[in-house]
Amino acid sequence: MPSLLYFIVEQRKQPDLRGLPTAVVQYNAWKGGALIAVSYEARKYGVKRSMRGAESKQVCPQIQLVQVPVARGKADLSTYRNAGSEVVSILSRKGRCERASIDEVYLDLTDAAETMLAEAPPEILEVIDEEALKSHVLGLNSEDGSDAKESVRKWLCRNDADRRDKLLACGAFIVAELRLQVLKETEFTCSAGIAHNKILAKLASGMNKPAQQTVVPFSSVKVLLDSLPIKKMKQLGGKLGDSLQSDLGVNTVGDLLQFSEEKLQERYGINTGTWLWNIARGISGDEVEGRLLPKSHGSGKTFPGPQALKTIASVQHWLHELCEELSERLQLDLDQNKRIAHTLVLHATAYKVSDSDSHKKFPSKSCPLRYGTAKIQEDALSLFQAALREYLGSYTAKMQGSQNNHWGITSLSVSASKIVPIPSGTASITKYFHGHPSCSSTKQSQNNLIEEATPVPPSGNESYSEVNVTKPQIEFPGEETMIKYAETSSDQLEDKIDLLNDQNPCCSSTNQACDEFTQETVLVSTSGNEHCSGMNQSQPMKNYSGEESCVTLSMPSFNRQEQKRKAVKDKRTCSILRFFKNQDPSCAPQKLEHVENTEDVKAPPLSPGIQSRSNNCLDQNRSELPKERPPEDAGDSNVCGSFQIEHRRGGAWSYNIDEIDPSVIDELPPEIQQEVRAWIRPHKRHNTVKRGSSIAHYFLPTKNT
DNA sequence: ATTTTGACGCC
DNA sequence: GGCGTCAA
Repeated sequence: MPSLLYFIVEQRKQPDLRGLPTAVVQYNAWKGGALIAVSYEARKYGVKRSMRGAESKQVCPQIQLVQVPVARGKADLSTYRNAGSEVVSILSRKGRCERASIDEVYLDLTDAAETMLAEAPPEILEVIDEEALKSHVLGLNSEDGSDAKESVRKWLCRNDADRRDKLLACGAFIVAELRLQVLKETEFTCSAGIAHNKILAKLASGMNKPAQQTVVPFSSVKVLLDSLPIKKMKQLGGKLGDSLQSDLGVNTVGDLLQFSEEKLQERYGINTGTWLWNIARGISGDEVEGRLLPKSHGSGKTFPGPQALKTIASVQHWLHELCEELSERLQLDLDQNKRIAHTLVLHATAYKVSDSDSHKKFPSKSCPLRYGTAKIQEDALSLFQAALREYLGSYTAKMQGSQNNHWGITSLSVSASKIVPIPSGTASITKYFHGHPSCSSTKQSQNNLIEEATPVPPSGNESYSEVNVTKPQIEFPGEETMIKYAETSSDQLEDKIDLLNDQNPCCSSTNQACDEFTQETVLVSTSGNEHCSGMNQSQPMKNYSGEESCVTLSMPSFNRQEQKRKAVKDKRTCSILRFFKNQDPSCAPQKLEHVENTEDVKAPPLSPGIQSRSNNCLDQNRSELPKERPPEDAGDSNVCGSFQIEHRRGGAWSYNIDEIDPSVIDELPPEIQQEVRAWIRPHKRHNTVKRGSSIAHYFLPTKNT
């Protein structure tokens, strides 16, 4: 909603706007356009994002309205996307980075924080970063008259602090530096949250805006959540949050603590139930993903009220525009990132002024994506026509070419998904293109190859079910050496590939002890300029505020040294062979050793029999928690079939995956380490077993509607 | 007539 | 694959 990114981009483009009440509007023909970003100055006048341009003029006559660029008759958000990319490229320098939206980023800074703690911990710093001192530290009680910065400095540099908090302090320094880098290189500001997992970091990032950062020490989590309105938590702002309030009387996150995991699962399903139970305790196993690029591209437009499209010709016209934009973006992605999209999806909404089933949803349709603007346009139109026929059902018969009184299209969108990197191993595709005499440009040659290699979907009225059977096949003639694309070697792509290959060692552990798997998460989100905040007198002159990037820095505090130490200590039992072949419980020293810590931490949604580390836990909640999962929860009832490791009691190869010492993984052959880590990472449970089944009844909590 | 994106879960 | 939810 409050995407100040749009605003700060316009402000950078037009520096005269600085300090003035400003809003970014989309279109302006109807009541002055829709506001999609409002500066803090304008907010003071009561200008809200839901207003129309004309309305904002009423409450704030001097407001500056800046228009979103228009291309092909529709809003063109590319400048904002690009601005987001600028920021991502900076924020991704210090750790795993997940682009969560156009203006939000999560970072896992665990490694960087651990390195800093080992090599240059805050307590030995001679000069303390001024920006870090401006951090807000939740729960830090600065008595009256005390200097806020001084108490922050003390907190950041405490050398008797919990290790987890020390990591957070390091995170705060790193994030402060990153935010300064962003400011310096882009002129954008951002705000950030620094905590042990994504959900807490996200929460914190919104607490002090704009252009500030907020740290959530481990010890302040419970206090923070206890009184936090439930709907403030990410994912609970909608219907689920409503249901918690009205059905369970849960108004704060703390209220959730009264409900057992089973009760929550009963009501909301096995995955959501467990997720809620964990969230109540500030626990989240959600990993920072390591993805700098979007997973899909889309282009859409609404046609509200009288603008509704009533002829196939007008639909075709707009599909052409939308597909042209989509195609352009796909080509850019291909050139810059060497990625190919495989599926084209068409969405529309429509009204039908007819009889009975006038409420039927306009179905969405998909088909294999063929590159080339004309092909995308053609396929999108075919998809639309297939969907329209289905929508109209038997009612169809009549006119499809000219005006009709039966239906109107109120929104259209086309999107491209299943985007995958071009195989880069042998880079034969590059060689092929550059070696091909007819190829005048990289772009053209890529295009050719893809077009030739992708099956042509039917263009007529036939069903698309057949189309979907055929998968595009792209062949890569030749093997051997790679020849670089002339100008297109993309840092981002290389980063991505690195990230894909990167294994976070912490992910691999099944160890769930709080002490060992605390995560530190930092959330940076761009925000406010000097005029808005009024809090930081020493703000730099040029600075544009937005909710630019929500940087979550998540840091499992289980450092490698610690892992190694344990590995050595447990040498006797941590050989993989001993572990797998021996049923003696002493094979699971980690579990025994840390039972105190583990008992109260429930895993995020998991496969049966698999427990994962949690990203943090709250000691203070221990007494409220069940002492042990009931045996049936131990998970030998395996609903999730894809797992090869199972808990089989009594078998010669019986073992419980929760008992695997994480350090064991390191002893495996390198080529299978990654696979094993994937097995033991947290997994969602499938909710697919039919309710009526007696098996399901036996193994799964019954859902009371 | 709060637009235009985008991610993800469920079946 | 298609639909629904949630969010920026």
